[in-house]
Amino acid sequence: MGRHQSSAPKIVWFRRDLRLADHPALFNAAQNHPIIPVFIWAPDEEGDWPPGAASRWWLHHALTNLDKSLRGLGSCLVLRSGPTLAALKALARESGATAVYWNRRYEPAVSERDQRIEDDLRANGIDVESYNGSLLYEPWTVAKKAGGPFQVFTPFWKTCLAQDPPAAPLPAPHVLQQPAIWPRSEGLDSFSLHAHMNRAEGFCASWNPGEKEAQNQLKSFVSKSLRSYAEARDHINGDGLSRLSPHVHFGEIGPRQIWKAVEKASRGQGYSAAKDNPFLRQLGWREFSYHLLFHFPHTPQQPLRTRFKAFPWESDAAALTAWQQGQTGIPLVDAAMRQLWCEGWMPNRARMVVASYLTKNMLISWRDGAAWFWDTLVDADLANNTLGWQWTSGCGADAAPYFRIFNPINQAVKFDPDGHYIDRWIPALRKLPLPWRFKPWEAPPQVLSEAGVALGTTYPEPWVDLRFSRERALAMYRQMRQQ
DNA sequence: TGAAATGTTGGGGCG
DNA sequence: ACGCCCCAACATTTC
Repeated sequence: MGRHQSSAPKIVWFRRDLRLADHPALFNAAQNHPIIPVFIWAPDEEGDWPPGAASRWWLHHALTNLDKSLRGLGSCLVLRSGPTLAALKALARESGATAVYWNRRYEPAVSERDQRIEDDLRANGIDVESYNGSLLYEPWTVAKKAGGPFQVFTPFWKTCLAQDPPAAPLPAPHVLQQPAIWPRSEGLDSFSLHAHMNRAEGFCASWNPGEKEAQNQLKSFVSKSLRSYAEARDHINGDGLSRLSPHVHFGEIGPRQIWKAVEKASRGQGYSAAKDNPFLRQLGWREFSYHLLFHFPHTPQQPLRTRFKAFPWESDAAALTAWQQGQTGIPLVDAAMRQLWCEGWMPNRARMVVASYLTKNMLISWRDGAAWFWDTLVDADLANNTLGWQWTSGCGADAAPYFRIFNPINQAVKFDPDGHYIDRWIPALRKLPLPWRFKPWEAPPQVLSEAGVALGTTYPEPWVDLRFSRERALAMYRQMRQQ
């Protein structure tokens, strides 16, 4: 196996796969060929969903990191701005590359664009190869027996698990051959991913983007928390969660690597790792969300259940702002929304609670919630975000029934029993003793004053009465159902 | 991957 | 000892 220094280089186009290990496009392109790793910043090619502010912050650091790792292998990351097709053609022209390799993406606007790029490159004599780097089961490989895509999670996941298990992850290349001519790279700062980002302090304290940290996170989660995940995953203030979501979104770690790590750790634990593992089941929900987004490409803007198209959502800008800023007067909701602002993340349990509050208690459209999450979450992911919001508001596949409305007080009692989560994010309520910290508006006046709480001043009154708004939502949803 | 209303049961206090 | 009431603790039903 000699090194064919004379052979033409191949372009490896990095997208949502900012890693070196288990990267099929990189692995295959680098077999006996010089490669040119490339990232192209073209946010306006992502339809209605260019990366939000939190995502851009992450991306900035992820790209810095990927470049560093590539340099460790004698290569580097070439950065360019879009339009993507023009950039790829220019890179090929400048470097003499004869092929472009990438791992597939599945968002409707992006996969259409990718198809156009592929057709055009081929027509211009440039070879294109694409691979599956991001999913365990690509959307077109799973279907109901009678044909057609799944719309219910459990049979979907069952069908996936009945297939051959995912392939073993690929190793990272040990060394990368350099091309004879390196195309010039733009500076990362020219993308302005950081511009106007005023939350960087909290983000830096919470996250370390990059492949290495993703691996560390996975290892430590598997060794410390995997065993207790089934219970811990609902404990809103615990440290039993994997916090892998942004790493997975940007492809700093792939699902095959996670699968393998979980399987290895569960071996000899007395149950079949994949089928019954609650953590892999969460990965299954991610697979399901990509399945749905692929087969129902309109769902980021339109409810899957058409009945919901005419639902009369409130357009109450002040209520939406209160929710966004963590000023609803409901401690659990406000704590979660403040964590979201500060860290760009919140636990899944908290996401369900705040989403239920927005769409059912406030009757504000799931699309307004999805848009806010899109801009503020470091793990904002079109498939997961769409499924999550449609699921909670009841208009999606396998959705929560319309009458399932979370009571944020009960949720706090169950999943933050010590009130530590509320403590952490709402300092104004710290001195309020326990049952009242979940529902300060019911606390006796003397208890409030002793705790230094002045409702309406140091902490808001509830935006809506929980019981009233619950009944209102039930009535409206029921009415829609009958029409 | 609910919550609240309603129904049932069983133990203890009490006349 | 017995019936009655109260009420927690569950279970079931309904939205």
